[in-house]
Amino acid sequence: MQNSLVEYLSSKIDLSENDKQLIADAYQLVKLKKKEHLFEAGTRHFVEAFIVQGTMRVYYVDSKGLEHVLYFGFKNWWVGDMALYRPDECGLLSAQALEDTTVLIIHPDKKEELFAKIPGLERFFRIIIQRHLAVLQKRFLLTVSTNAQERYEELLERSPGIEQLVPQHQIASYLGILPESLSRMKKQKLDKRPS
Amino acid sequence: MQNSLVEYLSSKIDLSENDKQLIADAYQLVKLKKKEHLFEAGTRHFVEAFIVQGTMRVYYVDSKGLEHVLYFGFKNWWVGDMALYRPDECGLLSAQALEDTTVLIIHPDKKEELFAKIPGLERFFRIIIQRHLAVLQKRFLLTVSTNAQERYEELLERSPGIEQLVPQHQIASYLGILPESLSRMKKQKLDKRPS
DNA sequence: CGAAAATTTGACATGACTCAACTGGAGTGG
DNA sequence: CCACTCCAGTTGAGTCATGTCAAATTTTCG
Repeated sequence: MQNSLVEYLSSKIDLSENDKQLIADAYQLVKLKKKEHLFEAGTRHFVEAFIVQGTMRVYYVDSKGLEHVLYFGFKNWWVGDMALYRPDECGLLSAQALEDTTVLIIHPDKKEELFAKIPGLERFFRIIIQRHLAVLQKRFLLTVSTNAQERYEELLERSPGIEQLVPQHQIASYLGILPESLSRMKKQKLDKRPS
Repeated sequence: MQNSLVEYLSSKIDLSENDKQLIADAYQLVKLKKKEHLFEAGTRHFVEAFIVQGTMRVYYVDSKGLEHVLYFGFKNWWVGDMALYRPDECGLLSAQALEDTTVLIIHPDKKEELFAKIPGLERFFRIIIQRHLAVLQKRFLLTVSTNAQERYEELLERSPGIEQLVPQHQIASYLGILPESLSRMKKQKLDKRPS
């Protein structure tokens, strides 16, 4: 269903019927089983995927082998290693489906073709990059200025329902703490709330 | 001296003599005394400055009033709040000169004019944004995956001589620790190195 | 049902913070 | 050019958030 991407883009920029057809033809549907990877660190993956249905995590594996979730991707979000600028670069990030997930992807060359035909699109993707930068900057500043408890509360506020979509140890990884610590934090919170 | 900017840009993209003149005319020289601010959080500052001479710090003040250095700016670097996308947004960041510093700035409208006249320039600035994203992403991943000691060593390796340019408590702030902690770390390192 | 994975709980360790005192060097004004 | 002040940096003792390791329990899923 490339339709959901076309709908999403239509709500952001003006598209003629012809534009819509071009976009629908250029993108390719990929179905990922739970735990399957869309891309992995160390490989050339110039992938920018639109999530039609499902949930993903984008994460980094450090030199000690520990995983750190950089962000989650939900329905109608983009996932990718936005830090890559050339199609032949190897990235540091991996992306894995947290449930059966359907995404739309495009070949870099094809994307260039689309840009040439639909100028508004290039502008839009530039804004997406900048929004990623803004989000990452906020995330970084929050991380260095608050403790895990505060970050947890901020996350719940910003993404209500996330606990139904993402297992707890992945949330812990996103918060930068161990699953044990998150478990204890939640318990403390409950103890403080004698209804 | 807009020359240093023109030289810098010439080394990155093709510029005709006319282009160079346009750029030199569009940018404006600003001299900052030590401790003076180029922009401050909460104000509309769509500033992207090129450092001709000197050193700056870009930092965030959290809700408890503590400062956190996001990055330093040295000669021939760009400083700004790259997360801003509209000229009328208020930013979270502030930028201060760590010594007497000279920068070149441009009005957003004038920048648009330049982009219209020199298409290669727009492409270049897009790459700058993306490079900022890449740098920030690495910084974030390093921050969540290593301790202060490792981050300190990484910094010294990546920016040799930084200790001559930036006072120690600012380096501590960049590393996400208190000055006392950095002082102790350095002592430990010395104690371990009986020449 | 049974194995594997996720979560919880406990006891203990540790890196970094807090607060406070002290030292030394840089800048300022007389 | 000295005396004074101020700020950066150092050092110390005690605390706290989070990590570590290990075991028990619950949930998930084939």
